[in-house]
Amino acid sequence: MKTRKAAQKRDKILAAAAKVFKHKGYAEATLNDVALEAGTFAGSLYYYFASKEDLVEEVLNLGTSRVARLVTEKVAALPKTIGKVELLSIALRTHLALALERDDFALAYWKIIDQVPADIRARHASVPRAYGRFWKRLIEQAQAAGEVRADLDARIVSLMLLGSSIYALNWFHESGRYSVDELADILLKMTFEGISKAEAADNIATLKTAKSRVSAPSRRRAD
Amino acid sequence: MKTRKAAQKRDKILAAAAKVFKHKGYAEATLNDVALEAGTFAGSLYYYFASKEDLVEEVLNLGTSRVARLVTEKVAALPKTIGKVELLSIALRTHLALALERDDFALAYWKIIDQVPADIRARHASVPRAYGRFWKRLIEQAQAAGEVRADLDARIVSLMLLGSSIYALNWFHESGRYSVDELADILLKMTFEGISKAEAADNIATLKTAKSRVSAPSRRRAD
DNA sequence: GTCTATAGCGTGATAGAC
DNA sequence: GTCTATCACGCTATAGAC
Repeated sequence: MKTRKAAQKRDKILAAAAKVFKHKGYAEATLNDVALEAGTFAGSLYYYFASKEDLVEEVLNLGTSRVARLVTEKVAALPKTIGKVELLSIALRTHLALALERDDFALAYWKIIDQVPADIRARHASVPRAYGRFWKRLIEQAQAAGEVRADLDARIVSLMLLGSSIYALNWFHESGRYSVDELADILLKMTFEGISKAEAADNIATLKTAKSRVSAPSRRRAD
Repeated sequence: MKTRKAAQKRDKILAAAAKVFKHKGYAEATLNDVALEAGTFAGSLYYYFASKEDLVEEVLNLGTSRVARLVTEKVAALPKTIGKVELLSIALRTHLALALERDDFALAYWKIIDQVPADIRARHASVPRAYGRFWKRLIEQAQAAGEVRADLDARIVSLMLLGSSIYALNWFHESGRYSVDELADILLKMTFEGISKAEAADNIATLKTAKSRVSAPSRRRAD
């Protein structure tokens, strides 16, 4: 009895914390805010969590592990015979869909991960790191299969891809023009095919010229 | 006399604030931290700034206006005859170089922009918005010139590109394998040419199949 | 113009009633 | 197990010495 109901309330507090952290950030969110959102009182939280730091740590864990787990499982469940490019596409689409579905825990994660005390962040780093390696491996395997060009560093490519998705959290809500799925279409086309017009592909030779034109950035501060 | 020296100290305080905000965030950074870094005392700051909010607002402005101004100027100074793709390349390379040069003000901006009170963020939004429009216009012009494919939404493309660059702030320091310029090379190749191996380009047809395989994301929370 | 003392407030956390 | 009262602390901001 006791454990069952207590666990429910614990979950309720965690959900409330995610919601509050999501739009106030870590420092600005008070335990009173969380308690009100959860329908209880600040002092009562201490029966379920030892400290604010413990609470936020659990929110962080829920925020990352879910996306990482679901994407990983999805990929693992695909038939072995599937093409590597198709596999990458599915993974990217799944990731984007999960990242943008506006889950309080995932959103809270991106809002506060850079705000929590350094030791918490360090202790929590393993999940995102493993997820990053998972993406790097997907790219490497596609390269090994000869389906993705091998002259680009797999780690950089994976980080650029994830970066685009993550930043989308900041602007996606502004525009009702595209669904998550349409957004994924654009990102996939852009990623695999590039943005150059095919006929103008020889223009790419000019990239080298472009490079030489950039001088070292001025160190002068804005005045 | 008075104004000259006072202005110098003001600048010193701003630089100190950028440095402190950069690695403590907004709420966690105290005026005492800033004062110590600037070689003065917390109370003294109030001779130069009316409040902590005023101080952070000026740091934010310095953080964005510099990158936006330098990239915009660089592009404006290019010969009119230059190809649109080359122009885009130069802009992207300049942006990346500035964003990653680890200027305290720019880094502080990305660290704290999501932490400051909403009214400050709203008041400060004009510079980033104008910069976003600038990028969208670059893409649109390249599309109009027939150098970039026109079937991708210019706004989305520009946001994806900026997203990759911004996220690079989070991981670029970890790896000494590439210089900023080499990173820009990879991003440019990826962006313009795509990551598919040319010979495997017909695999792109499978993207449609990939799409249909993704079921709606489960709403179940991690347990 | 710059520093010191301190007011005033809100926070995380605790102790103990019930 | 849950709520209430309260402590101790650190913060922004101010007032006034010099």
